[in-house]
Amino acid sequence: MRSHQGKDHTSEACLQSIAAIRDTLYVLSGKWKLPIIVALSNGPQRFKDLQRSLEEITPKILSKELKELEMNDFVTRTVYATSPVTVEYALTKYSETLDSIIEKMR
Amino acid sequence: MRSHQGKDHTSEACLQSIAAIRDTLYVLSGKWKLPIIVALSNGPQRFKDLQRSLEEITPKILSKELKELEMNDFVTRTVYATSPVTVEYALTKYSETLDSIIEKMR
DNA sequence: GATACCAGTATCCAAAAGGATACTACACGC
DNA sequence: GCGTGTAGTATCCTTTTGGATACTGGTATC
Repeated sequence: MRSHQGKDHTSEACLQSIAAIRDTLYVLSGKWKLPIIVALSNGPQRFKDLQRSLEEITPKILSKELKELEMNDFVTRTVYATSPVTVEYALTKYSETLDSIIEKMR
Repeated sequence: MRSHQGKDHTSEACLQSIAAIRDTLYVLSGKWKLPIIVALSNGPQRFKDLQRSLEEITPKILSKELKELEMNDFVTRTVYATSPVTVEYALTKYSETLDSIIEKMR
């Protein structure tokens, strides 16, 4: 194979590209993923804090979205054994790869 | 966004950013929008050609997606008064703004 | 006149996404 | 033991999305 840049339109290369793009899209799509990422971009937050930042999100959905973001390595979940246990969610370093994409979209 | 931490977070600016991002996401999301754009990136195609390129897409869905892409100024629809009328779909110049985003995702 | 191609539309249906509401389980203060 | 706060889960429901199947109306071909 030749260079992977630009318009090397072998069908395998194309299919791979589409798969990669679809993966990225999958992570960003949905009503809440981006707002969550934005909310966390100001620093780590706990579950209840996020719920308050994103008014109107129900705990069930917040929970689901956070799990997915965690599985995709965009956020970390840390449990602290404080008085009432607190759980902190934070963006990972890997999530910074989204920044340039998000900036382009703006 | 993360680049201007702390100070620059007027809520209006943030909301605008999110709106812009959501619009972009809206255009790209869904199962077929990207494949259609990729298919058209090799040159204009007619309805039936697209249907064959994107095996398994039903005409109803292809029709709907094309309408949305047209409304968002990413494709043009041109009707030719040939023997059996042919309709050609092509990417617009504006759609090139997606290229850098798509490349980033890859 | 039957068949086939083109560009769709119409009707009905299944799966996925999103959400409202209520609940659990634990700890603290009073 | 009652109310408050934490981090969720469970159940049910609505909306959105995607799709299967069949059909229309036009032209051309056999």
